Amino acid sequence: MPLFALVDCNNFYASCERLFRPELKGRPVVVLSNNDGCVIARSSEAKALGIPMGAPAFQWERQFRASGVAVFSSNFPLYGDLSARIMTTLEGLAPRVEVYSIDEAFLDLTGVADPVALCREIRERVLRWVGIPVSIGLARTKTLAKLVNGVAKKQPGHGGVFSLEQGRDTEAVLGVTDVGDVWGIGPRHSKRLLARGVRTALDFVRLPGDWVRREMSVVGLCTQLELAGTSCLSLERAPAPHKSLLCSRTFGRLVSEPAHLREAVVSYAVRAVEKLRREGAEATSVQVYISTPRHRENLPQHSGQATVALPAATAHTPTIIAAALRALEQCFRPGFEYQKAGVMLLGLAPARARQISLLDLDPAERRRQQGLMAALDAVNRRFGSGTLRYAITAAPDRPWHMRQLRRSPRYTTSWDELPRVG
DNA sequence: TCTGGGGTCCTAGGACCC
DNA sequence: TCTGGGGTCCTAGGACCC
Repeated sequence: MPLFALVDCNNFYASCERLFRPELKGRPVVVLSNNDGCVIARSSEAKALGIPMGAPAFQWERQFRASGVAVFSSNFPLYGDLSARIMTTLEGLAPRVEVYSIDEAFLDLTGVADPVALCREIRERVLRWVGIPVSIGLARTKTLAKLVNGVAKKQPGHGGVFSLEQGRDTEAVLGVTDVGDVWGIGPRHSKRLLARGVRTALDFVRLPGDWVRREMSVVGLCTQLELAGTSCLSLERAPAPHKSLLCSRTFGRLVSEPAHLREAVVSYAVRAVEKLRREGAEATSVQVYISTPRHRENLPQHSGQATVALPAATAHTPTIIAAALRALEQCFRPGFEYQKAGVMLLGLAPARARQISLLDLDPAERRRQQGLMAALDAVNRRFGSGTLRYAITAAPDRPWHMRQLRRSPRYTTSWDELPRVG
């Protein structure tokens, strides 16, 4: 019988911010998305104030001030670093670990003699070594482990660990879980299920399988089986290589100048190719999309998207920039105020196993390009990203630049911003 | 009156996740 | 004034081939 644990950090980004500011203990903390747009993480005190996930920050400013909420811009280098420390800690304690997201990991505890005791130890050690509180759910399938992780989190009596295997009544737990809270059942399906009178996870398990298969595809069927205790999802120890890779941003202010739009697209393309090379991969096509604001009906709306195929797989930044600019030209329409742009690299494949193309560069030129990119990456790794950059992206004070007024210091990833003691 | 069958590949759209 | 960013998978339909 398989046994899975899901380790999930509590209010991860908010906990990270609090870690270096002990005076925030007990105070409500929220973390905002890029551009300080909306709330993407809340401490338990902030949740208790009724601040919802995704709340637009500007609508809540007054409440933030009135209730003494500590507000932070997002600081992903900090969160990524703390996440890596947590995952390393888990790997030291559990036999098989799947890093599922920045703040979650599945463990395969099949055959472990006392899994609950191990989970308690894991929880304690992560808290002591890294300082971030986690909750752990234990069950026969990933979907059930995820579900009871919610129980571990919401009911403090369990001390942060809840096991469905300790003679618990599975039906009782499913019966008090909203169908929309099940992992794999999103807002669309949950609305349709509610319309059929399916309110809880238990109602969902009891639906005829062929209906689920027809209406929710094999994905829905897998969720149903997993809730019933049949494991369909296994532990994925090595992350699958990416098939696509995206860099997109909402602009600090609206952009109508084509030249500014080009700068933004180039800078996103540069970042995307950097990620591509870090993965040791190459792309075969480049997609660009641009759009006007979604939430303002009084402005003329336009969103466009275009894909340009590359003659051969590459991770050469200038080649990708040229393709991205061509794609931008294809989807740009003048006379609109744009709010967002993105560059997606598609058809990713490892650089060392590449398809030979008739349109390939001659090998000497290809080596020259690879050498140039390697040198560029080495300099930026050594002296900080952006040390060597493309002139077109470097202009100061552009409307597309991100707003981040409340970023915390990069305590763990920047020498200049280390916390001071004493 | 009557218009094959089967396979592959690509794309767009929809759904989900954190 | 002001609403994030980065992914995956499934399905249906069309193009194309023999």
